[in-house]
Amino acid sequence: MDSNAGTGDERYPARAPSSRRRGALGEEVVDYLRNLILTGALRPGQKVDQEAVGTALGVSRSPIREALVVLSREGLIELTPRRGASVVQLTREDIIDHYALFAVVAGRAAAMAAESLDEVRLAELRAVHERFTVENLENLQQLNQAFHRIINLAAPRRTRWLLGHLERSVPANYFEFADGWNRVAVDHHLAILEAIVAGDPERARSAMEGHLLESGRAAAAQLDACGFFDAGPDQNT
Amino acid sequence: MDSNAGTGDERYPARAPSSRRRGALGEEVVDYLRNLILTGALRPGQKVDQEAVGTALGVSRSPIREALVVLSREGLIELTPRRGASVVQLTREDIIDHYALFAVVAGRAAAMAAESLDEVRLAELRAVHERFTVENLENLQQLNQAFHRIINLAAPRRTRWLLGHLERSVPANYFEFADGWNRVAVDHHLAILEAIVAGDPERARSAMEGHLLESGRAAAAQLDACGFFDAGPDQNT
DNA sequence: CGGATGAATATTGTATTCAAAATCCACCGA
DNA sequence: TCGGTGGATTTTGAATACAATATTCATCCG
Repeated sequence: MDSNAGTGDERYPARAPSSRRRGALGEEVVDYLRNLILTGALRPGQKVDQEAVGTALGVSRSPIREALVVLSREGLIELTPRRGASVVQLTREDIIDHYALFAVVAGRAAAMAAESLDEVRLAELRAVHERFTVENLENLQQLNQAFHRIINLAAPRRTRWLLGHLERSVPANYFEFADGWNRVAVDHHLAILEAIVAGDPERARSAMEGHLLESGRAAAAQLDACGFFDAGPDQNT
Repeated sequence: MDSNAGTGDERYPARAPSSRRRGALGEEVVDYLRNLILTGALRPGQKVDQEAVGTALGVSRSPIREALVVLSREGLIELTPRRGASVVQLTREDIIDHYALFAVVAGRAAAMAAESLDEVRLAELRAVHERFTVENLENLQQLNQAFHRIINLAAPRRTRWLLGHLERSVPANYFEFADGWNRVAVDHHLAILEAIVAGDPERARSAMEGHLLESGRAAAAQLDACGFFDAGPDQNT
C-alpha cells in the first residue's frame, strides 16, 4: 500500500500547480523531470510514462512531450521513435568528460575575462569571492554561480550560451558542496581571481580548467558515494 | 502572382511528404526549418508562423511545436512565451565564437585520438584523407565529415555528443567548401593526420584548433559574401 | 489630423481525440 | 513445460478542438 492508490497517482511525486503563468508551462515540466533524473529518483534505463507525469503535475501530455524533447537534447533522456523516453545511463566517464568539456569552455571564458574585465566587474568578483570565503551557509551554490557568471560575462554570446547548457545538464550541482569541497573551491577561486586581476589570460585559463577538472572529480566522488552509478539500468523497460 | 495562391500556401516552400515513417516526424520539420534558417531563406528576427509551416509541410502544429523547441535549444530561434518563435540574429562574432568553441572541443578529441587510435582507424583516416585530396567532386562535405568522425570516435561519449551538436547548428556547413577552401582544408587535414600518426597529442590538438579557427574565418567570410549578416532584423515582427 | 480605445481577428498554449504501433496476456501446440 | 501465436490493452505520435492572450483595424475624442 505504498503507491498507486486506486484511481490516480504513481511513482512520480505530485506537485502543486505553483503560480502557473500561461505559457512556459513546458519549462516547469523540464525542471520537474530534470530534478527527478539528476537526484536519481528516476533510475537510468527507466521509462518515462507521459501519462503518469501528466497526472502527477496536473497537465496534459502536450507540454510533457515538449519537455521530453528538451531533456533529450540535453542528453539526459533518450527518445526512441515509437517507444517513448527512457532515462540515460550516465557513467562516471560521462561526468568526468562533461566537466572536462566544461573546463575547456570555461577556461576560454576565464582567459577572456583576464583580458577584458573592467574595474567594476573586478570589484564585484572580489566581493562575491569575499562572501564566499566567509559564509558557511547553504547559499554557497548561489555564490558559486555568481562568481562564475561574472567571469562568463566577459565571453561572447555563443560561449555564454554553451556554458549555460553545460552547467544545467549535470547532476553534480545538487551535491557538489557537501563535504569540505567548498574549502577547496575557495582556494581555486582565489587562484582564478588573482590571475584575472593580474590580467594573465593563460594563467586564468589553466586555473579555471584545473578548478573544473577537480570539480569533476569531486562530483564523481560524491555521486559515487550516493550510489548514483551503482544501479545498472532499471529493467522495468 | 508569385505566392499566396488563394486558399493555401505562403512564403514557406512546400515539400513532399517524403517517405513519412510514423514517428520522428518532428525531425523532418527540424531539418526543414534549419535549412531555411541557415541558408538565409528565413531572415533574422522574422517570426515563424506555426500554422503556415504546418500547411507547407502538410502536418499539424504538434510536430512543428516540437521542432521549434529543438531549434531554440540549438540557439537558432528564440522562443518567447506568448509571442511565438523568431529567427535569431546571428552575428559575425557568433560564428567566430562558435568555431572557437568547436575548436577547443574538437582539439580535445584530436589529442585523444593521437593517444588512442589503433591501426585500423588510422588506415581509415588515411584512406579518407587520400580520397579527399583526389576528389574535386561535391561530396567533399561528406568526406570532410568522415574524416572528423573517425577522429571523434576516440573521444568519450559526452564529447562526441557535444561535437555533434556544435556541428549541426551552424550555417557554414552549407557554404564552407565553395572557393578554394578545400585546398587549404587538405593541408590542415594533413597536419592533423600527421600529428595523430606521430602520436603527439599536443600537436594534434593545436593542429585541429588551428584548422577550426581558420574554418571559422572562412565561414564568416563566405557568409559575409552571401550577405548573411547584412540584413538587419526583418521587421515583419 | 493624430493618438488612444475597444471590438474583431489571428495566433498561441494547452487539452482532448484518434489512429497506429507496441506491449501484454492468455491460449495453443510441440 | 516451454515457446510461439493471436487478440485485447496500453501507450505513443499526430491531428484536432478549445480557451486565453496578442495583434489588428476601425472608430472616437482631443
